[in-house]
Amino acid sequence: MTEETKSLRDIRLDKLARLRERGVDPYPVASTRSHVIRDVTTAFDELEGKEVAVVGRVTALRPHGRASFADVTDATGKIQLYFKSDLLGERYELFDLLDLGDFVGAAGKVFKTKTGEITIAAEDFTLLAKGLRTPPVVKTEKTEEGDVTHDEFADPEKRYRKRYLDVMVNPQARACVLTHAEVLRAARRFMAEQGYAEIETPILQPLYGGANASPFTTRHRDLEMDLYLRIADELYLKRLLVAGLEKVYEIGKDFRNESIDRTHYPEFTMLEAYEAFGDYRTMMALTRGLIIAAAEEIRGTLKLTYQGREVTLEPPWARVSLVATLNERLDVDVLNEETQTLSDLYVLHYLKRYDEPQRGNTETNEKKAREAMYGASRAKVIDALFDLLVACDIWNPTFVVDYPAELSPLAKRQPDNPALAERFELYLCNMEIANAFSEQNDPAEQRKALEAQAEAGAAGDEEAQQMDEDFLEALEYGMPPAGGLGVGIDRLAMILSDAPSIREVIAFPCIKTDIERAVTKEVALSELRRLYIEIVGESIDKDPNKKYLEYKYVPMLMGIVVGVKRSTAKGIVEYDLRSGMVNDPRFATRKFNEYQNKIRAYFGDEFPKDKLDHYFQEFYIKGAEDAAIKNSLFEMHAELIDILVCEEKIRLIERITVIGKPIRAKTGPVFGFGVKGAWDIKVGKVYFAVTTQGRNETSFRIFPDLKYFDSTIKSGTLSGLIDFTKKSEKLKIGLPIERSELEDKIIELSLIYEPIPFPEVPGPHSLRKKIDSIDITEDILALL
RNA sequence: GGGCCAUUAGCUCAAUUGGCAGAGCAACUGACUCUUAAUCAGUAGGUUACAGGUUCGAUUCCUGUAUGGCCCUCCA
Repeated sequence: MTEETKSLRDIRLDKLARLRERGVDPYPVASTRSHVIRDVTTAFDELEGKEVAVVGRVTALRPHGRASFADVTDATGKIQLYFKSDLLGERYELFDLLDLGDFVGAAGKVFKTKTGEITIAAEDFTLLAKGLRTPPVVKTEKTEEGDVTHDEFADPEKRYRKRYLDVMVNPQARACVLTHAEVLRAARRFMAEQGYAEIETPILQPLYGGANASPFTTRHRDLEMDLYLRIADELYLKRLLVAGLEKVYEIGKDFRNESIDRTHYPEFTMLEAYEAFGDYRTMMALTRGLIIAAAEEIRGTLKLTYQGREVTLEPPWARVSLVATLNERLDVDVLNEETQTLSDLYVLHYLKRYDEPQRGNTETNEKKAREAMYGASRAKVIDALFDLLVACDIWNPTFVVDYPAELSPLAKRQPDNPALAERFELYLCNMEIANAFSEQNDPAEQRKALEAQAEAGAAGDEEAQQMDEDFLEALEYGMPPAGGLGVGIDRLAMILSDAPSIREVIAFPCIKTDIERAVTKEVALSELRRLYIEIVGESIDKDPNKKYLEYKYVPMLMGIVVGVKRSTAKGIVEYDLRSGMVNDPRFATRKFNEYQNKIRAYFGDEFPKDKLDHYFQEFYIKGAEDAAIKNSLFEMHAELIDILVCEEKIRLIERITVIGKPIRAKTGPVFGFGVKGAWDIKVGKVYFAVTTQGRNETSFRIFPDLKYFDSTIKSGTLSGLIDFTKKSEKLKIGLPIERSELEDKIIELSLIYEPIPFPEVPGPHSLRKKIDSIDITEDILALL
């Protein structure tokens, strides 16, 4: 929190206290409202001169001595209040204690001002909720050319981070969130009218299926099993068709562990519907009916504008054949052409489309395009070609049919062309909105298709579908022929609210949290020793009103732990070298000689003596100057050794970052630090140990994904291991600490990086058990 | 995974070839009984995201990091 917001908030806290002194309850339980604001403005002719009571938030204040104006806004609209000392008497003084953002209730007669503004002359007004923070001030100027907005709350990061402010002050943001709700309502109403039953199927699933995507995984503690967050509802809804239900649907969140962009979000809302005795043509009619019903209900028209471009939903909707369109565009027979030729065509057209350097079309991207295509199956290349050449230019609603069967393992094949699936995707405004099949109900065919997926998975396709024996068994009891449909609700909401990004229609889009936003410092290769941060305490610096948290590094290194410093906020210093305590400088000097020998033993005589001397001089002298703080010659020695060993041993590591300064937290008194390595490590492992002592608990987390290490310890050491055998990872460790707790905290963090391959890739569960049994001390000693 | 851009007061934005970090709104004090981006006078508000480098001197130039945005890739 900055000083600025503090003082603004303090001013408001003062006002709060003054209100209480006057006997005003700033947070009363009840409020009186006779009209919502829109009803007052629309029915002005009837209400003029009559008394009304409205409630809302103060969105503008215009004081004029002993008569003042305020704008009050509720969910329906905005109205002006007129406060006049003649009418209010003593209560007029309370106007001075009002701030932007407060909720108030006001009662009085409706009238029009000289300038024609519909206004309520307050004869009574009540504070309903005092705001302690100033909302962003956005003003709208009425001009001849229309309204001009000033000081718009527009920074995308701030908008997403504080979405409640965004929705508070930006009408467009509010509209997007509400449109999403209206789409849900319209969809439910429409599906109910069609006779569909809304079912809730599991979100936590032992196997994921129904789409090709990477899942999120989680763990059920008591069952001791890994579970997946669903990527689709499909396989469970189809089981209900087996059960004899005929029209089922579900609206729910699906989760796909993939990147975020304008049209993709890892947690998104999907409507899936299955109708027994239907097929994908049935689903076409259903899709069109659903979307038209939603548009008519929400927008009242089928002629829309999306991102400045007109789009019409009026039937008939176009239908294009994927294969035929490509054949025509490319002048080949895609289903029989050599895959290599198709790949070449892809790269050719890719370069054609993205030939401007501004669009990030670098040589590497070209290479990647080539590599991706040259390894891919014909079906995938066909699909990529279609996306590149056709799909991304479709604007008005268009059903795309004739998908390669290979891309649709859960769909039936076309009877007269088994290479193609009974499937469509609906494209609208360059987006894929819906996907539907005639569902595969032949257990043998389904098994074959899933086996092919399993093979692809085994060959490294991370998005291949899993073999679901239970689903196949269910199919063997007989599933009626059926049509199935999936509709992206968020994307539909985008189009209906003219939102440029899917995140606009999601109420609270994900954004990195504060603890991970800790101020960071990069440590150069030569500074790798500094991997341990000590909180020294608060200091007063120049300005007595400002406090800074002081911290300093304790010598550590990657590869070998030289010494671990233990220190409290009071400044007690001692060293534990795993070989005894050191607190005597003379002893430290002796220790240094020992380490010197050790270095020579380690590196042989190749290690240049002048380099050693240089480091020694530099750090000795620096250390002497800085002695009052560092208070230990030995520390210099430790740093020296760190450098010597690090530079030689840690060549594999490109760089490492230490996170260590107090967060400039705007949300609360949190201190965080962590260590983050941006290492290009393909194999290897990192040991870590965190020790805390103190009265209060310390919650402790390792980022990004190592949930097994997310725990709370009161006192003691938690150690573990992170392996980098699967892929290069970033390591972050965060310790959120309340500022008030700093005084009694002792925290140590040790890290050792060992760049050797892991013998096996243990599953998450076995990894956890392994970690429990690790004795980190032995590993440290082994390295020494 | 890659490219480009951005980050300065609570909000929106300035700052000349590298030379004292500024304005409007919001806040505070004062004036004002029909204003509406109210107005007028004054006051206060900054580790220029973070770290390092170059320089007599860095918001400005260089390097790195963080966060965010757009695009490519991926997400069939």
